[in-house]
Amino acid sequence: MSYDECLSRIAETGDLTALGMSVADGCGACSSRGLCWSAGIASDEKRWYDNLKFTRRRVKRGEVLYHMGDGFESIFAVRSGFFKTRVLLQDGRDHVTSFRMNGELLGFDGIGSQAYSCDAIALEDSEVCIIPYQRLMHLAAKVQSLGLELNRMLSREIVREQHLMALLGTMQADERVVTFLLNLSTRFKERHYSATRFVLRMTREEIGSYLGLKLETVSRVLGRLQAAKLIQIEHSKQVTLLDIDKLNNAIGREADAPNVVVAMSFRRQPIGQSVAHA
Amino acid sequence: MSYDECLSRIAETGDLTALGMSVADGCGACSSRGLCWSAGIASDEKRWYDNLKFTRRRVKRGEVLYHMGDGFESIFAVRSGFFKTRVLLQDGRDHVTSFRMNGELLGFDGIGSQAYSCDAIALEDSEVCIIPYQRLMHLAAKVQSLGLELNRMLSREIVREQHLMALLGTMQADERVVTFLLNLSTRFKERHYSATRFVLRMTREEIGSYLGLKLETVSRVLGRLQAAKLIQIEHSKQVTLLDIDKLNNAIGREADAPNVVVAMSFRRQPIGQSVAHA
DNA sequence: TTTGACTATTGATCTAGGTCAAACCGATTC
DNA sequence: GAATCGGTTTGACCTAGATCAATAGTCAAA
Repeated sequence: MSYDECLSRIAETGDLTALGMSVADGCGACSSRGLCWSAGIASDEKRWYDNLKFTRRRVKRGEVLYHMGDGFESIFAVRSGFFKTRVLLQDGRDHVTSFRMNGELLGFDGIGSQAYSCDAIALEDSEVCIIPYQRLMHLAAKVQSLGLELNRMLSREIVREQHLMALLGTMQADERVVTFLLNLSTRFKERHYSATRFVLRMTREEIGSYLGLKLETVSRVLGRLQAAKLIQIEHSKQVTLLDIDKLNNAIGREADAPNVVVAMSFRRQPIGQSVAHA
Repeated sequence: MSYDECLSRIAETGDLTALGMSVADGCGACSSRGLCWSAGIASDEKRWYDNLKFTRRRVKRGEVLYHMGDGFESIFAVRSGFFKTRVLLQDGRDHVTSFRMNGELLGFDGIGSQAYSCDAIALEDSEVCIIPYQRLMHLAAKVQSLGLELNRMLSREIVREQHLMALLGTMQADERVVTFLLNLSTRFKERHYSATRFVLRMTREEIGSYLGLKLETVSRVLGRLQAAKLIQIEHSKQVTLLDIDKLNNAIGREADAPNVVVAMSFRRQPIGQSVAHA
């Protein structure tokens, strides 16, 4: 069978084992099913998606999935666990650019220059699917909707970062932290976890770096939110959102706003006050 | 001729007129040639690229190329002029997310949700090439390297925004402004304009919004840089970089100059590091 | 050439959040 | 249990940059 015939057959059957990829369960049986990219794949082509299989990699807490500067070969889908990405500044400063959970993708930053432009680090023991980019693009050449979906995902990442830039450029500390908590809440909800009670896998310092604040400021804001009975924190990590509507109000957002990373409107009063008559 | 046959022929000949696109000169004769995307196109496929033709649109200073929320149909290549993009926050605040010049692309943010997520506004009389996304993707299905190049461009935009986030999250006002000026300088140089003398098309307020600063702060930093003889400003808009090496030094970037430790009279604290952005 | 609308500069003051430092807490390890 | 350790909280203080306000430059239209 020629290489091209092989590719055609893969596109038909969705069997990637011919490309040297094999692993216990395919995407069809994955617990992240529907989160990674199935949503964007045209339904008439879903069958190939359902049978996709990728090799996996376990990454222990604190371990690096990829380093800035490493040659780009693959993107990764988080199967379980929790990651942060960060850009390193050569004088030691760094900046956290994202937190990734179950079903979210990592490594898009490497496509453009064939080298990753940031570090990806596991915040707890995790597992990822390895998606070799070359092979993905070979397949995309056969399966129209796959290429389209990849573009959509890249574009959505651009939009996510735009919102984050707006947060970093214009929002107050309180607004940033509330936005962050609500964003986590939304993402947990999408994964059928509790939207109101979850564990913060990252440290105060990492939250601060992500939000452009110092760890002490993050701690103080969380303290204030707790004092205002908007949230509750146990053992530093276990968060309960006591009133999501009021939290949304506190940043001037409608309660059921679409899944954007940060809210698109804000209120300027201190959290406690604006909530008193909300 | 069937639609598919038609597409094949287009991919072969590079003649997009069959798709309803026609205009005076094609990409092959464009003054932005080599800036848009030719760099990433595999050389053996360049012939089709050389004959690409797109319809164009003139956008007057202050006019909006596309609005946040507008249905997504096309991406745009700036042929001449200058644009800003901004995300709007519904309480009136906004944040400038990019400035685009000659040969740079606009509209990637619309792919993911089929609606633009920001406004694109001309800062001077400008002209863009309209690149219909549907047709682009039809073509990409035939021309492998086009799809790959599009991915690279999207990825590079992600990286650009990551750097900007790091700037917004970690850098001091002085560093932000110097980084901004050096970035403009680099891009002008790429376009064979002067790297040391150029016009700021945007207002202090727009610079401030982009950098997460207030316009007064931008003005003061520029004043300090001028007092330190690092730059010169005439008529508010005309900037001359008097010493690019020292400016690079001021943000801790390795210019090719030796380790001249510049006593930064315009600034009291040691200065950080380099972040490239666009 | 004057007028008016922007835009930019500059000074005086204020404050959100940074910095520094001490204490605390929970989880390990000895 | 005591000691250690990484992370967190909290208080006291400070400063970079915001805010407020007055002045001045730029440019296009009348």
